[in-house]
Amino acid sequence: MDPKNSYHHGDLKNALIKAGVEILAREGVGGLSLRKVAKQAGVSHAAPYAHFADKQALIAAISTEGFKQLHVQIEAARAAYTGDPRSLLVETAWTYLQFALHEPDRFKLMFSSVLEKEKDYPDFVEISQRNFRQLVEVVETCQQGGVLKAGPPDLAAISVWSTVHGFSSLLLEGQIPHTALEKGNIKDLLVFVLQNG
Amino acid sequence: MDPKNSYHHGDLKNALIKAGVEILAREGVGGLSLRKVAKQAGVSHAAPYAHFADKQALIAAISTEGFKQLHVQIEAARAAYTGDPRSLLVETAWTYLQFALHEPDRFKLMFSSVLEKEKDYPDFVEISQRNFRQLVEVVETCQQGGVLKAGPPDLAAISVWSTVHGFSSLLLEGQIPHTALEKGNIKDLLVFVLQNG
DNA sequence: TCCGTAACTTGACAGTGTAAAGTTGATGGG
DNA sequence: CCCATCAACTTTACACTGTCAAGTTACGGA
Repeated sequence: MDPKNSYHHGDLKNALIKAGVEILAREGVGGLSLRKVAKQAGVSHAAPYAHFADKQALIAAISTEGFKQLHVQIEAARAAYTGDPRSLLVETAWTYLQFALHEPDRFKLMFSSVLEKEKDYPDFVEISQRNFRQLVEVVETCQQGGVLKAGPPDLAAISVWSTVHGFSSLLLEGQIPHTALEKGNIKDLLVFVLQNG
Repeated sequence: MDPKNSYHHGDLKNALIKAGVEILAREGVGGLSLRKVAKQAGVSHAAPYAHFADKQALIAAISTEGFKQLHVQIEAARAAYTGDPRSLLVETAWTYLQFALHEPDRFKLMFSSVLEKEKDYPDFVEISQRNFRQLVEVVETCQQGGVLKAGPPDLAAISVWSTVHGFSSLLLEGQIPHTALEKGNIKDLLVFVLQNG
């Protein structure tokens, strides 16, 4: 029963994803190699090929995992701030930004990895779409609460997402000037960025 | 005088950057290797080390080049639309987005490459700051023209930049749902995203 | 003219992704 | 219960990568 003790690892696929996430946190995107992932999972360097077609596929799986977690965290924020659209918008954005700040290299991987994903990684696409739907719902709530102006919810969602994602990305890349960061804490800056436009 | 004919290449540094840009356009970020760059420039695989400390340094140079070109293009838009703040904002953003769409892999490289840049690549930092100052000036013009609400120009610039950069990034990563893209052309969508918030 | 030195080449090495072939061990049919 | 099958894993191999060290070339100044 215990997957750890069985020789045929039992759950190597998930173990590889987990190892990948850890290496990502420890050594960054540049340090993520298939062979290191395999070693950390305690298998030979070619073992991953039993579960992933290639490195891209593993990266897609790690990204997909990340999107799932992000979905859960945003869902929690949603539950906590239902009935308060103003806070809902801010806290959803803040959850997104915190995810980026907490696991910067995974965040980078999630948004700069796979090409031709549409074709090859249906899980990835499905989760992406689910997360976008979640955002659209948040935006609709905000529109009904008068926090966001009326209009096509999907376009409004793209607008909000662009702003929050752009801010997160620029922050991670160190492109936001320190002069701006010194003026207050990051969350305040996020709120400012969010309500401007 | 002709650098091409001299054995000591004469301008290898720039030739390497140019080769890098071409490979980037042809094969993407994943296809960019020091050895390919060297071969395309017609030198041996270790020749780049006479001009760049390592691959990161070459990437930094390619990015810096890109920021310079972006600066020039935005300056052109600025000159063309002075006195029309509404168009100035839109056309500046559109120039940025066009740059991303036209050279997607260089754009990705520019915003997801070097870490610890502050320390190591003063040129990169300087150009980044210059481009940010340029954006702040555009924003100030727009504020004076009543197109953007009053407030600290640097924070307003971060706000606008976040939105445009986020939209560009999400578009390149294929994260913008096709349903939204089918509703109109990309520039219209950009304008919508820009004036929402 | 010659010589120092920067620009380049050659050769080497460890690490990478990935394919092919061999090995192991869980599993279900007789 | 035994054995054949087959997926999960290992081993071996190869081309390619970044980078270093040692050698070679030829430009510019003394």
